[in-house]
This record gives sequence, structure tokens and C-alpha cells, in this order.
Amino acid sequence: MLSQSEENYLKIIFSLQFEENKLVSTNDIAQKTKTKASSVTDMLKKLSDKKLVNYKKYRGVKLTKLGEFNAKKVIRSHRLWECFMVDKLGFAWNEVHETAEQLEHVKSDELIDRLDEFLGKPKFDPHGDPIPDKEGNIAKSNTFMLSELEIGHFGILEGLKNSSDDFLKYLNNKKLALGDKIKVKNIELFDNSVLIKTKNYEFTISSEVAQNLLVKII
Amino acid sequence: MLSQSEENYLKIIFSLQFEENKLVSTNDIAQKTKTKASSVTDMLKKLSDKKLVNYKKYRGVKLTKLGEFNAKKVIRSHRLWECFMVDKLGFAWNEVHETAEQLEHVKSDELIDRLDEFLGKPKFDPHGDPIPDKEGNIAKSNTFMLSELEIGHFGILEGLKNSSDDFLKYLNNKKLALGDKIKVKNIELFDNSVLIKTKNYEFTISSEVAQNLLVKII
DNA sequence: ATATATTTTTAGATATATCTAAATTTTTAT
DNA sequence: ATAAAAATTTAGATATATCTAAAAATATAT
Ligand SMILES: [Mn+2]
Ligand SMILES: [Mn+2]
Ligand SMILES: [Mn+2]
Ligand SMILES: [Mn+2]
Repeated sequence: MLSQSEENYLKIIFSLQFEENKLVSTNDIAQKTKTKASSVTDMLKKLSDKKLVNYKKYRGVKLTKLGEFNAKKVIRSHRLWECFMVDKLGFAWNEVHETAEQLEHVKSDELIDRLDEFLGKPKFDPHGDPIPDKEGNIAKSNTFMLSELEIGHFGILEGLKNSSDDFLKYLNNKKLALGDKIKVKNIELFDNSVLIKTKNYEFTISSEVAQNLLVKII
Repeated sequence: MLSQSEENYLKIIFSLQFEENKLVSTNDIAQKTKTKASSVTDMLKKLSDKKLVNYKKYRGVKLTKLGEFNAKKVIRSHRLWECFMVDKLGFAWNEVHETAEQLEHVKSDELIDRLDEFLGKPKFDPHGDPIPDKEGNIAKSNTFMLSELEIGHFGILEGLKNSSDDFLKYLNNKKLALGDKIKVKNIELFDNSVLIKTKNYEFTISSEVAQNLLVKII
């Protein structure tokens, strides 16, 4: 049985090993877990003993099949609980992450599978992130950063590259939600800021914002 | 912020101090928490430092107002999660306790209050135990042990004095559920076993079973 | 190629929650 | 009122997860 701490490390290593295509470094893990490098080293030894990661001293780690499966189980649980809180309990999408960080560690496969069923087997969480199925399969979506669209083109907002509270609140203020149709009306050459048009509003977003909005091109 | 372990001790002290009307003993707590008396002593010191219990060395403990309020918060959470699992996810009443032991420790008052709302503010959990409200008020039910009824009298099954898996499975086998109307048809003088009649069945239960069935007299 | 900087690991502490064994206090029985 | 029994606490360990500071390995820059 994995501890909460072990599960958190697996989840973080999982996300880091997809960002870059090399072994995940001790420092990167320390930064994400908000711990020190020395603590990470200790944990990597433990995860390695449990056959959850392949760890090469000074070189970095990657998840084994077993580690990856367990990481995906935790991610599945986290995202399903977020769906529950938003869809059934009426929380806003920026209010659910911290609580899901706790709920994700409840150990009961049956609970998660029934929750999945109860929610109608959703494929994406409230932030547009895909929910792994029971076997660990993840739907991969075919989205682009809004910053990649050309002037005059349209996209449907389907996900976020960053789901921080600050960004979610920014989107709330701008009345931007998943599913919204967005038109690129202009791109400023100087700073790559983007003038967009949504159902009711027209406004400019920074290049950074545009890079964090994932859209399906239509 | 209370640890899971601290919360479990509070819950157990709460239930023990209602069973008997004296200070709760170290050994009784040790038995319920499945730890050793020495571990309990350590924890009692900690809870005392946090003003959650009044602890007199060698004499026993009782909860302070603060301790009692926190105990009731955990019990509320536990029982609401049990309602959720049974009413919304379709679990049987004997399948939810262990998972609720984990869920009860998730720290979010907002989550519990919204869950309460979502479930329709239930007053009792799937085992007939009362659910404290947000302020810590507990509906006290006016029930009797089935063993107290006289021959020929009727009762509605409203609760259980014991909710162990074994007992719940026994009741499943006998097709006895909360809300059932039960008639006492005979009481055996020799062993106080009780012949009862439910909607469709007539059978004998032991004195011990009769003492663990809580009924409203009609 | 070597010195310097950066990263990672090791060594040794701290905090929580548990244990066993020994000491102490309280209770019970004669 | 004492002695024996039972309950409780203390002392000292162990396991997990973290930390700081020092040592070791790797990467970078001249
Ligand atoms: Mn999240
Ligand atoms: Mn977590
Ligand atoms: Mn329960
Ligand atoms: Mn618990």
C-alpha cells in the first residue's frame, strides 16, 4: 500500500516525465513537491525499492510500468473528485483542486469506479484535463495553443496548460469557460498579444494567456 | 489543524464518554483504537496540550467543548460520506464503513456542508446513527432495544447498537432492513430468544441480536 | 583540461505515531 | 492495612517524512 507522500511523488514524476523526454531530475521533483532535494533522494530510494521507479544515482528517474499505473490511478481519482465537486456540488472550477489533493488518496478502487459511473464516465475534468480510465488509458486530445492560431481563425476552448488559481480567476473575470468559441481578431506584432472575440465580449489577452489556452480548431 | 490520528482519538473518546458516565480510561481507548496503552498516554498528553481534552494522570479523560465539537465534525463527515456511498453510489450498508474512515478526515468544511445539502440534509446514516448538524446538534432518537418489547407488540427498526460487518451481514441474510415493521410473536423463557415476524418472514433471533436492534414502538 | 559552479547524495537532526519493557500508581482482595 | 493484581505512565526504540549542512559527483566555462 502506498503512502500519500509516495502517491504524490508518483503523480509529479508522471507529469514531469511527459514535459521533457529525459530522466526526471531530483531538483525538478523537489521544486514541484515543495521539498528539498535531499528529501527527494530519500524518497527515490524508497520508490526504487518498491519497483515504482528506475532510479540511477545522480542521473534521474523514470516511472516503471507499475509506477506509471499507480500514478494514473491517483490522477484518475483526483480528476473524478473534481468533476464531482463541480458537477454535483456546485463548486467553481477554481475551488476544487486543494480538496481533490486530499480526496485522491482515499484507497478504494470500488469507490472510484462507482464514482466514475455515477458521474457518467466523464472523459475530462473541469479544467479540460483528460481522466484516465480504469485500465489507465488516457484520451489524448488534439488541441493547439490559442497563440498558434492565425488572424480570422476560430477555436473552441477545450483545456488549459496551467490551472493555477490565479489563471482560473482571471478566466472567471473574463467570462471565459471551457466550450466557448473564440475568434482571433488580431495579433499585435510588438508583443504577440491577441485580440479575441467571444460570444459577447471582445478584448485583448497577453501572449502568455494565449499560450495557456488550449483550443480545438474549427 | 488536527491529524487523522488525533481525530480518531477524539471520535473514540466521544463515543466512550457517552457509554459510561465517568472519565474515559486509557485502556478503553487503547482497545478501541487498537493501539497500546502507552501510545494512548502519549496522545492524551498531546490532546491535552491542544485543549481538546481534560486529562488527569492515572484518572482518565473527557473531551472539552472544543474536543467535543471537533469529534462531532468528524462523526458528521463520516456519516454523510456513508449516506453518499449508499444513497448515490449504490453500496450496501455493510460496505461503506472502512472507506468512510478515510473520507472523514478530508479537511474542507465547505465540502461537507455542500455534500450535506446534496444529500438532502439527512438526519440518519445508513445504519440509523444520527448525523450531527453543522453546529454539532444531534437528533436524539427515542428507540428501545427489541429485547425490551413484550409479546404481541410491534416496532419499526430504526437503528443498530452494533454496526459490525458480521452483524450487518447477518441482517442482510435475514432480509432485515431499517424501516421494517417487526412483531414480537414469542419470547423463549429459557434463553430470551425472540420469535419475530417481519413483512414476509417469521424466524427466531437470539437475545443478543434482539438487544442490538433499536426499534421505535408503535 | 582544469577550475568553478551546479546538482545530487550523505550524514545527522527533528517531529509524529507507534511499540516493548520497566517503573509507578491505583484498585482489589484478604 | 497490606499484599497482590491491574491499570497507567515513563523510558527507550523503530518507522516515516521531512530538514540543514557537508561531501561527492556532474556539468559548465574559460
Ligand atoms: Mn486539480
Ligand atoms: Mn496529493
Ligand atoms: Mn461507519
Ligand atoms: Mn478515522
